[in-house]
Amino acid sequence: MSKGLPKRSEDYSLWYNELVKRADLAENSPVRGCMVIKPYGYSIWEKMQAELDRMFKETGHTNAYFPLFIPKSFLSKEASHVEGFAKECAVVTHYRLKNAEDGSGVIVDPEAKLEEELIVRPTSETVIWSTYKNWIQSYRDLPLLVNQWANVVRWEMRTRLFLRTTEFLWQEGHTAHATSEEAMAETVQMMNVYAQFAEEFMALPVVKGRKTANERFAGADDTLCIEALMQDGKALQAGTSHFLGQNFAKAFEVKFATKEGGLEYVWGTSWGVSTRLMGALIMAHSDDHGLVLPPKLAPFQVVIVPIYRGEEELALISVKAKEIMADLRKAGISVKYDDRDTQKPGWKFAEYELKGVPVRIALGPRDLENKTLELARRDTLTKESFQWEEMPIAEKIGGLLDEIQEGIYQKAFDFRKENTTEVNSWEEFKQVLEEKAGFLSAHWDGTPETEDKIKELTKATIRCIPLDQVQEPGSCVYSGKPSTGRVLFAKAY
RNA sequence: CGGGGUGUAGCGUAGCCCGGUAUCGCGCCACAUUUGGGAUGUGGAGGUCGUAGGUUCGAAUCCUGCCACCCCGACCA
Repeated sequence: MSKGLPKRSEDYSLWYNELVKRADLAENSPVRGCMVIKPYGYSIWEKMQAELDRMFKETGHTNAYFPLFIPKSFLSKEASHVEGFAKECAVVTHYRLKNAEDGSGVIVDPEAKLEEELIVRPTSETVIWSTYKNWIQSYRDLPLLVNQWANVVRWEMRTRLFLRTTEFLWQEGHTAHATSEEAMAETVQMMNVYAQFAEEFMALPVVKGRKTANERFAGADDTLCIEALMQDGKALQAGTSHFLGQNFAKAFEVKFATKEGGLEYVWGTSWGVSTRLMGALIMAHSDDHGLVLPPKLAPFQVVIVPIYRGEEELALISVKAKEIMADLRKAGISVKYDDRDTQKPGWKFAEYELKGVPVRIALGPRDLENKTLELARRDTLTKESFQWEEMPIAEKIGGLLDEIQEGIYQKAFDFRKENTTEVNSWEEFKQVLEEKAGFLSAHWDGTPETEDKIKELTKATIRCIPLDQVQEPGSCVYSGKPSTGRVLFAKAY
């Protein structure tokens, strides 16, 4: 039991905040709405980045980097884009400070006002498409498949560590294509990459779907997404992939010469996932003892805690521990040996539970004598005694890590299944949302008006129209008008 | 941005109403004994009381501005 970690059942929100801080993932910074990602948290993000980056490259993308600042005039070139972002932009107006005359420190130098203000990027479509104009002349220049790892700023009213911060880290892919079909195929492909990453590495089951017009990205013709369900029954948008049509090509005059000698606007996509995935990872699996990490993303997968009395005993145990470490590392398993003499074993056990280390090995004099190890699983909190001779240690641990990865995925999957409810009447809709939450699968008449009304009345939004939606006749849960299939509603982060 | 609340040592807090030496626990440092589920004892260090002003002989305490955080709303790809 971790000392004082709030329980999920009592205050989910507080539990989340405390967990993020106590597990050394991140903390609030002196800057409003901005967080410091601590080394332990950042190394999880680095693992995510590494896998995603590999997947992007496997699908033919290359990385590039565009400026942090965007001239104000760029943003307004795509009408719905600027409308969506204008209210949350940080703006640079001056380029110099000077000493205050009263000696009170530095002030903004009024002489140094910028001719044109610069926006700190909330996303990079505009600056990238203005660049693409120069890069694309012919169908031979297409497709253009670029990704950028960057930080962006969105001036949100209320922030929460990882889930919504003023500045956040993300990747944004921006591609240009000769045909609508090809751009749409790219949009679908990247949504699938995100889904695969979420399920395979984060052990997070996701629903692939399409956003309604209301929820669509500002400047997109179509937005695909992956949606995940958190333990408190709220949905979290984990990644989006946008079909931009020719909107940005038209706004920035990006045309290409076709094979047939014509001149046409380019088709675009953009897609992104952010440090919000960290929030999803934390909330999806963790418990009242602390973090539960999927082995594939844990900064280290195994920790060895020696149990000893005195230097001599530690020396003996260390010999065996180092042998185990070498075996594990050879098998590609990351391991930390915590032989600090400053904390007792019980303290370390609790600490690594809080930090979500998937497997813990305790090794003491008793084990040396009996040729055993104590293996503890973080996900189930169960312990077993393992005989050295039973099988090679790396094989045993490797199997355990696979089981844990699979186990926490299955647990999250079962949770989602249990918390996805088909509802068929307005009364039922309200009751289930109130008492059970989770995803509500319901018929919808397809109009933004109904969607808005439901949001206003219940705070639930349409998370997505699932791609595997079954075509079935029905009547809208709110308006009673005809519908052709169910969509997923939920309260969302 | 509107309503409510909170800021006191690294963390959690008492004191504030009724102005006068800043409280306690955890953590930290030293030493000793300890080490198979968050050790014990003894000694010690650590404070611009969020911040800037004001009132006062004197402000953690009263007043004002500002900042940050939490809750509710609005906002939120």
